Amino acid sequence: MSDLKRALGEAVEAAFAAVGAPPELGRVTPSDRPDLADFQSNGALAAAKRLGKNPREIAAAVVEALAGDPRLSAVEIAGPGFINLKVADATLASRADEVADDPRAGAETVAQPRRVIVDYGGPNVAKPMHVGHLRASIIGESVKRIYRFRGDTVAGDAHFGDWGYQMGLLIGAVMDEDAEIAAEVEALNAAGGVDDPIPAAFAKVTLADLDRLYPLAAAKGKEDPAYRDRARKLTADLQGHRAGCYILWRQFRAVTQVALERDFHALGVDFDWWKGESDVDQLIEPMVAELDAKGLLVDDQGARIIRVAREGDKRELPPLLVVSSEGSAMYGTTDLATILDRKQVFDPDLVIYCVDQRQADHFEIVFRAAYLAGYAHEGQLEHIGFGTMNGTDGKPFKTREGGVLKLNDLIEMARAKARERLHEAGLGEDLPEAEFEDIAGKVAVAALKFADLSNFRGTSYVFDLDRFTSFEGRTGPYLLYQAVRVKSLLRRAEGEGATAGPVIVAESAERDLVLTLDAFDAALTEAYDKKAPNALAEHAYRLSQAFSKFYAACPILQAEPAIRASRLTLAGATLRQLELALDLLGISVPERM
RNA sequence: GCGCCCGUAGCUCAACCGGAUAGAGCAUCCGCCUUCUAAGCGGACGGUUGCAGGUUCGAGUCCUGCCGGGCGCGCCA
Repeated sequence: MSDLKRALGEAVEAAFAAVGAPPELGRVTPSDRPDLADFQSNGALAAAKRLGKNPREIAAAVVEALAGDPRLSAVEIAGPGFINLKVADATLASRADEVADDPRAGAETVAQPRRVIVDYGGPNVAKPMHVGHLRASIIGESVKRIYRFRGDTVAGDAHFGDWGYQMGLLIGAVMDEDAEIAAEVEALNAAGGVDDPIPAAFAKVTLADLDRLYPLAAAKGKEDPAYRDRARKLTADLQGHRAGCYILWRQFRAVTQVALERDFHALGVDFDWWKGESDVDQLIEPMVAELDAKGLLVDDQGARIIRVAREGDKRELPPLLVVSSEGSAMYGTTDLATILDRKQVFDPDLVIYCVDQRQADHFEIVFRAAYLAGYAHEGQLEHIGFGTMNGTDGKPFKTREGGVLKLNDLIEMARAKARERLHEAGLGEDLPEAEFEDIAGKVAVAALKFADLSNFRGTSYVFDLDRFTSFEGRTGPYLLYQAVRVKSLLRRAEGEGATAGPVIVAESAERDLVLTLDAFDAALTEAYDKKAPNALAEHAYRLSQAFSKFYAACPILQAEPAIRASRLTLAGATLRQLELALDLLGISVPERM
């Protein structure tokens, strides 16, 4: 089963080959001129250039070869040599039946499934997630779902930031604030085991405490060398598994994870792995020894580095700092160890890092080091960067007070706005409280996610909650509305005993809807190849719009039985594909609105 | 200073290895609810694709320079 674009492409490519032109030039694309055709091929122009012939002559020969194809109702040459293809209504109808019968709504799977890790989210222990984590989570989740849906074996890893200097800072800060905890840490350091239960004194530490203490401790560490040195020592104690520090750290990790899970859950984001920096701690020492044995480490300014600059680089890329002048591992060291760990436990064909674009150089350096070390081969590691989320002033998003907005607060703001919009529209008032809340939550998440995913990830975008939560135009709520409208229609049809049947394509709105349904696989493939969910977001919007036009132009339940059956099939296929596309974006649809 | 990304309608964004008349949404204006959810549909208005060159039959797309903006550039992550 193949979409029309591909099926026709094969026919046109064969026709190109028959006239002695390179077949790949016969590529077919949706028409730029829907008034003239459904699909087009521009290959005759390029072929003419290569063969030194007249493009219209080549086009004419191709058209001749395609003339008998029963799937086409018209094949014409236009302009300088465009080949315009119009698909026969019967062909569209059978393609629509095919999509309607397909649980995957017309989407293919990859020919050769791969093992893929998607590294995204990037939450840190002790630091609540803020708006900066929103894009990583939303985009990474969607990429993960898209890869999995296409047939790859995929693991999503939160890659917890749980093992660095900030942990030492916090351990010190918490001990300073609470003498009981300090005493307990000392006692456990002296005579405890890392797997001992968390003592009551530690259990009172909350995320709010950590959140309050961290910025203070970080600032103090910057200006006070003694404070910093102690934090570093505590970091070393933690990394050396001294029981008091380690158990206190377990408490930090536990309270953080509860909050993170709440935030992620509210966003419809879930991970297969909650691996963190601490998980590769044991690997670092042997890894450094191995890198040294391979002759990759160079002593430089008291640190140990790997030079990754290459011939032909446009500028000198800094080296990977493996061991600092103070003997500690840097974040690049951890990242390298993580690559090694993943190779050992999962052996991925591809690792996708969904992290802020600003980290591009860092990943380039780490990847090159990994290639040098033989932990991965060229192209196996890929950083997909994304732009920042800006305020309406065009600058990175801040709260009115100028601070960083917490992700949980952002989600709550979106929920509040969604409730307000629902009330404005007089919707859901007769629904039970719980269902109304569920709908408001789904509307809020759809608004946030669709706004984000409808932009290409590489560019920054302006966060404007009023615009995102609007129910008009190109928004998440609009898409939910369309899907819910189809659900309502299908419920009504069922109640009336109306059943679906073979598709008949007659009206132009029906043609357009079928052509849009057919384009799902192309959108999915593009999203997959480019790691760009916006291609899928675009498709979901187009499908909604095509359905809405169809809905307005073509009565369904009142139509005569054969037409009604056909239109119900189209509605059912639309719903399935739309829900599928939205699910791949991480957006779920309520039953009613 | 060096490097990367970006500059498209008043605003927010698209544009499929270079192709026909650069498309959507918002905003503004005009129509359409005794018919399946009008949170919808139809229509109008709106462009020297930052500027200047170049390659090409053909450039928003490729190359060069300039202007404007964002980001990054070893011991934080």
